[in-house]
Amino acid sequence: MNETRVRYAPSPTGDPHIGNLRSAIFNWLFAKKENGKFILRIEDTDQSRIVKNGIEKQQEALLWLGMQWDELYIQSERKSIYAKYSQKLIEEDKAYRCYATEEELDELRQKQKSEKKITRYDGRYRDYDKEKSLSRSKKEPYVIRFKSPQNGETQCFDKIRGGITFNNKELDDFVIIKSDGFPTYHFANVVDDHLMKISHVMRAEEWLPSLPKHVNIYNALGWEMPTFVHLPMILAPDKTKLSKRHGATSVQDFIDQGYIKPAMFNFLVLLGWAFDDKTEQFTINELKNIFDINKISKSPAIFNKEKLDWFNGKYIREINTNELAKEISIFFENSIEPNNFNIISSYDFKKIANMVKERSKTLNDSLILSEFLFKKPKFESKEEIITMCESDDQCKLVLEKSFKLLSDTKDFSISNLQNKLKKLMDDLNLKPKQVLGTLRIVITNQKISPPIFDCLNILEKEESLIRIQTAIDYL
RNA sequence: GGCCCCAUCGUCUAACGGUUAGGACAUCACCCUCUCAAGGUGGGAAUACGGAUUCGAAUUCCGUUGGGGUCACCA
Repeated sequence: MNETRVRYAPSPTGDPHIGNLRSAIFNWLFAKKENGKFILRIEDTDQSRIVKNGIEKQQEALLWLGMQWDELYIQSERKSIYAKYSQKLIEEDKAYRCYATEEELDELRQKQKSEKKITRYDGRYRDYDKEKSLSRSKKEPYVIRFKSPQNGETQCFDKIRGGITFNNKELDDFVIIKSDGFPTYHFANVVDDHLMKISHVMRAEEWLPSLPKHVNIYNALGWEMPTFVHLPMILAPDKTKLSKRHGATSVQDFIDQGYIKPAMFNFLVLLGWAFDDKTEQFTINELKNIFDINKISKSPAIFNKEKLDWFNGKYIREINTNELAKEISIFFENSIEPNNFNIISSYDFKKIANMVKERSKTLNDSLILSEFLFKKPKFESKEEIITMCESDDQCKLVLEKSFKLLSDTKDFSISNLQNKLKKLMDDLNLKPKQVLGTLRIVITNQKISPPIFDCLNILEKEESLIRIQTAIDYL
C-alpha cells in the first residue's frame, strides 16, 4: 500500500479563511488517521496578489489549532519545474504558445457575449505554425495553453460523489503558463501533486468544475491520478459563499472574538462530517483515530454561529482552570488598555477563570464579566442603588449592616460569604434580591455580573468594603 | 445563460430498502435563581414535488422545482 500523503495548499493572499481551515483540518486528520504525511504547499504563483507575511499567517493559523505540517513547499521557488513540464507538453504538441493580447481576448469575449455565445478562448493559436511560434517566442511575450480534447468526454472520479462525466466540447484551451512565466493553478497543482506523490487531493467543492482540466493534464503527462475528494462548501446563513460581508471569516477574527481552539476545531470538523447519530464532542486526539473520509457529506453546510457559541461555552466550562486562565490572560492583554490590564493582572487569573467560566460563551464574555475588577462603580443617581430595595432607608440599612458584617469577617471564601450573607438576610427578614441584589450593584454596577459571592471573594475584603462605603457615602 | 454538484426539523446532521425518521444547536414552557448564565424536565419542528422499481422507498432510477458552485494570464 502506498503511503497516504495529503496536502493543504493555500495561497498567501490574505488572512486565512475559516473555510480553508476546515479543509486543512480534514486533510490533517486524514493524514493522522492513516499515519500518512500532511504537506503544506504555498500556492503563490500570482505575484500580484501576494500579501506581506502571507505565508506566516497561513502557518500560524494551522499552528493555532495544533496542526503541524510534515513538509513545506513554496511554488514560486519551483518555477523551473513547471517550465520544464510545459516545455515537454509543447514538444509533444499537447500545448502551445499563444500570442493573443489581453485586449484581443477582451474583444473576443465581448463579441461572444453580444452574440450570446459562451465566452471562451477560441483556439486561435492552436494550429499556429510551429516555426513562427518558436521565433516569436524569442522576442514577444506569450502564454502557454493546454490543448484540450475537442471531442468525446472526460471521465472524472470524485471519492464522495462517484463518477462525473464532462463533455469535452465544454473545455477550452486554458492557460498553463502565464506571460510572466509562472504557472496557473491548474498546472502547478497537477505537477506538484504528482511530484509530491499526493495520494488524496482533498479540496473545496468549488474546484469540481475544473476537475476535467486537471484530469486531462494528468493524461497528457501520462501520470497516475490521485484520489479526488471534493469537500462540501461552507455557506453563510444566506446560503451564499461565506465571505467578508457576512462578518467574521478569517481565523484571526475568531481568535479576536474569543473563540478557543478545541471548540473551533470541534465545530469545524462537524461541518460536512459526522461520526454517528449522537456523538458530537471530540478531542483532537479522538478525531485522529475516528476521522473517516467515507463519512464526509455531499451537501454544503451553513455556518451555524449559534452552535459555535455553544461549543465554545461548553469548552470554556470544561477545560481545566489553568488552561482557561492562560487563555483569559492572553485575551485580556490583547483586548484592553495596558493600565486596565495592569490592574486586572493583580488578581489571580485562575480565580477569574473560575468566576466567569460558567457564564462565558466567548473569552470576550469573560472580559465583560470581569470589567468590574478595573472599573469602579460610578453612579449617576441614588435611584440606581436603591432600585432593588423598597426604600432609601431599607437600602441604607442593607449597606450598613453588610459593611459591618463584612468588616467582622476574616474568611472571604465563597462558602463563608454565602453563609454570612444568608444569615444577614434572615436576621433582617429581607429577600435575597434586596440584600444580594443591592450589593451586586454597589460592588459591580454591572447589569450582568458573576454572583456577588464570587465578586466579593475575588475583590477581597479591603476593596469590597471601600466600594460599599463609597455607596453609603453617596446615598 | 452553459456546465457541474447538491436536496431529512430554522441550522449541523444520523439512517447504508423494513425505525413511533434519532441526536445536537436554536426556539418555547416550566423548575432553579442576587443579575446573567449554567443545569434539570417537557413541548413544537424534517424526508421539496411528481412518477417508476419493490411486498415494502428518506434510502434505487427518471423528471420537475429549488439552492449552490463555476465559467480569467485568481487561486
